[in-house]
Amino acid sequence: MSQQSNSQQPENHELPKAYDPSVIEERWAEYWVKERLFDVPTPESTQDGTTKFTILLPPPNVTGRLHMGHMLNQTEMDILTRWHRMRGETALWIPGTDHAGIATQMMVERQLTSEGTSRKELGREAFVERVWSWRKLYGGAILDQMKRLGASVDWSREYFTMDDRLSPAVKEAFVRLYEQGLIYRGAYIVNWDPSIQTAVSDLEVESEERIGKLYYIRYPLVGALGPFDESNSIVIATTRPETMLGDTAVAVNPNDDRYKHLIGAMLQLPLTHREIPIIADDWANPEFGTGAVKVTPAHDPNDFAIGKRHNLPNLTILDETAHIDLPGSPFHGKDRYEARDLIVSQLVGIELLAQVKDHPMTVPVSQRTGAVIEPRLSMQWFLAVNKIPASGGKSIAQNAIDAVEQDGSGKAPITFTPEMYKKIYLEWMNNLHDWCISRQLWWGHRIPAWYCDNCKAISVAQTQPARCSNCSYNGFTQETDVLDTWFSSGLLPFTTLGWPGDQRIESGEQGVESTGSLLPTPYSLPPDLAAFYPTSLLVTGFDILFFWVARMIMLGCHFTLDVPMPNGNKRTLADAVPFKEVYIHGLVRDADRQKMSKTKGNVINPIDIIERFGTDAVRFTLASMASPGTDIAFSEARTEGNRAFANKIWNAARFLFMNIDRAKEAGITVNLATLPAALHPAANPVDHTNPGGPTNPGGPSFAPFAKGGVSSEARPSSSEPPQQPLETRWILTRLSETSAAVDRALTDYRFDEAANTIYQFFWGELCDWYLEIVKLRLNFGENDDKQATTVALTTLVAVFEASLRLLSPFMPFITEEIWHALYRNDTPAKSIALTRYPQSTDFLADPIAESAMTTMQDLITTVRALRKELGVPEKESTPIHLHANNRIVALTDANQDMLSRMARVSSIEFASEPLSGANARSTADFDVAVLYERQIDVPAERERLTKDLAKYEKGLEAANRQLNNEAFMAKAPAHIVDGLRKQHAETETLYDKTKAALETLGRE
RNA sequence: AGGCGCGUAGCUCAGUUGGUUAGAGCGCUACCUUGACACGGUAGAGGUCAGGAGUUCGAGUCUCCUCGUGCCUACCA
Repeated sequence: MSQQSNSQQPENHELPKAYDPSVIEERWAEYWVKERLFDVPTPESTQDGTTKFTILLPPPNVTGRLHMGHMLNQTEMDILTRWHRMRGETALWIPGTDHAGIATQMMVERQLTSEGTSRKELGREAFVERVWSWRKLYGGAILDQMKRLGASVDWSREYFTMDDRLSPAVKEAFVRLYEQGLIYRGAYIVNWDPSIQTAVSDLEVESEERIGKLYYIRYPLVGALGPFDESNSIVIATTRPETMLGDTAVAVNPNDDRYKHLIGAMLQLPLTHREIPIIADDWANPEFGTGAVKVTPAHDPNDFAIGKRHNLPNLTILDETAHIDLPGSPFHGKDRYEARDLIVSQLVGIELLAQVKDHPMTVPVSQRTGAVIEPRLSMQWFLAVNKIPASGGKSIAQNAIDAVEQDGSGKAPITFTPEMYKKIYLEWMNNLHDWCISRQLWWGHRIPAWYCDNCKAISVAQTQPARCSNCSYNGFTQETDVLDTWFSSGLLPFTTLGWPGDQRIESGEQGVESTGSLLPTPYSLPPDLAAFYPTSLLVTGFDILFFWVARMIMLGCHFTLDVPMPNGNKRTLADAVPFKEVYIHGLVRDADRQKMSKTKGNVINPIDIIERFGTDAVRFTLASMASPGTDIAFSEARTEGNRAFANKIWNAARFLFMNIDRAKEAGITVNLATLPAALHPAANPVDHTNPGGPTNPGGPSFAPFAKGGVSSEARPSSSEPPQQPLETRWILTRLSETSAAVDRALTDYRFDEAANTIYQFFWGELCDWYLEIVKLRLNFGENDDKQATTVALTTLVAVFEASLRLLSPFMPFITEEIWHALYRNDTPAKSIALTRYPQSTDFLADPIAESAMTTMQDLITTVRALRKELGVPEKESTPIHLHANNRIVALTDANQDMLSRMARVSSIEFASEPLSGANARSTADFDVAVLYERQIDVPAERERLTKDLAKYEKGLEAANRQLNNEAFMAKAPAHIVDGLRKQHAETETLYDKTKAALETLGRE
């Protein structure tokens, strides 16, 4: 296979001395997009044998700019997608943007205002045209930012919620729901945003705590003359006096003795010429205010309900912009607050304002515009989520509830992580109200309903009908309302995959009623839907759990339950759910745990942070702090630390390349094709093209990794592979264990554990130990053993290369850069992202080597500490004495070179007697003394030993307490008791040794 | 008014069904410019796990209470 020209790669191994993300990241971001590396073709067959990992990007608003929340969300999705892809799965990540009705319309309207014109001046058609051209110019900004993050999405499948593919699907969904009797139109009280003049759903309303006023207003009985008191008037309490103009009754509780005698009487509504009745209704709470409540059915949802119960007229007194709409009245045309002041002052004038009190209250506010919501009676379209379809099937809501409850097998079709969100979801689902889906906007999916110009009958269909089914007239006017943006986003998991397909039913087609299905027969399943639905996972924030996640579950279950499975079988709920798992992440807050907000001025722009620290460092920071269920306090200090980590990786690579180059000069070349064998010399050649690895030889291949296979000269000639040095056997074991731990962590969405595990491995083990020790084996002199150097260098490169692959989902840029530099122009794949993810079985694990290495590390660390205490100059080597068992003596003897290099030991003398004294230290395994003349700081040493002694004493006491406790011995499991015994013995040894050391110190 | 979280080192956070002497990063102290790396190395200091009671052989982990703190849901005029 011919590789890309890679003109951007340097010809040699020279990496710049300092790591500078800005020069590498944009280059690779472009490369990934340009080479279409993450595009997934629609499989020829759903039986292509690969596991599918499908994930839908929560579409950012087309008006949006990338914020830290997006970055966290996308980093997590990218890590998972890259991980699944490298494990050999078909990983499909679908990107797109949302048309965002209100936000986009507002933005363009603001533009028009600044140009001195307006939406209404332009007219609907021209305005919509204008929004489209805005979108064409700026709508891609957020996706461009996403490219900068390295998101490995399939750009060939990019969607827009109003594009030509999705719009017909949205209409189709609406038509079907209408035909199923689940969408209805009616006049109800809705949340009205007077600023942008549309209805919004309950979810789009936030409540704000405010100190308002409670006005007590006296309504006189009809015919009564002042002065007024309890006998000839009634006092009501209200926070909104202006709405009294729309009152059509006053309600009292039927059991309220104060007012029983007044029920049925008529009141003269002040400031108007209207008379209204006093009615009895349970809703009136005798405890609140005066116990009498004014009833304004057209401007309050509770009052609307009362009005219905008592057949009261609905009197609308406010227009769409919340101005009084009562032609002829002195208040006509006044803004609601202006009217309130005016009405209050007039009531004072006629002495009907009894009292005004401060009153803490919650005010409903529009989430988008911040305007105070006006409950308003208006004609709207609703989705009846709780309604049981006539066919006898389940309601939309019930399907959505079943989808997350456990089925017979004990596993729910959809699982939530963290689990807690399932409860929150269910609580909401169980208290669902009908969803107001119409918006009085111009930007959005226009509702596919037509009103006959003759008889006003409604037709709902994809396209305008030819004739009215009621009166056969051929003139229609289309509904002017558009759909709630969330209606179309709620369909995305299947509309992006091709639902409903080419074939569509005609309204009223035969067979519909009989099967309960709205699909035509035969139905040709769209190939993407067959291959990728249901998707695997949804990653999102809590804030859109109800807005989006719940709606997708409802609509996904509803619309795909009658879509046959690829094999023709009937689909069950488990296959109708839009995704199998939901992972909810936290909020990204600032370093002080404050919510980021424009008003606080603490918003962190991801692009700024990326420019300062590099995408890889920011990604790694977010991942390493992303513990499920908790918010992230974004820390610059930590990002700095992770940039340092990237720099560390960079320099480790430079070390590697320096040695490869030196080796080349000495006539040694590393055969890169033999790397897999270096990682697992005992096994058959590891085929990197096989994601299943040695344990799964039947697995599919997906990347040309080991092009040449393992060359014969790399294989050990004898049947026994030569014993590798201790540090090699150890690092391979650690690599194996690290790979297993990372896989485990990612399976559980423990991004923090995965990131920290890799960090610890790469820095704390690979760099701090392996790289330092391996320097001993890299000898390029005339008389040095070239074969040994070749093996060591090949192993080093193999371990490092595997580590890069392990790290690459987290830090895709730097790993890509170094990986390409390593192979120069001959990479085995177009990207490290297309290679195999390291699996624990890829590496020869050797537990004996691991524990031996731990002993060596203990010894080295102890000697280093002693040297420091004794004041040995860094560069000076010193002899040591060692007292230990035979195993450790043999181990130390065999690894003298390691000891010499890592702890500057000039020679070792093995002592048969225990060692103590100021220049000695003990662990449970050994005593070691450093021979050095200089006197140590006796008081400091005594203090340290005394502290240690106290610690051991405490440990012994605790252990003894348990070991002498019969109940513990009887009930505790064996491994706990054994562990405690062992620990007790070790502590006892340490205690004795420390005590001896203290005594020796006392004599000196 | 209901519901859900959180409180662990100076700071930001891990701590998986209760199990041996509670971890990380940053910061701090001391020494080291050693041929990958000062965005570095080495060795250290630092915690009565908010407080109290209980269950248990055993509690940071489970239960209850108190204090502090954050969020969500709700039609109280």
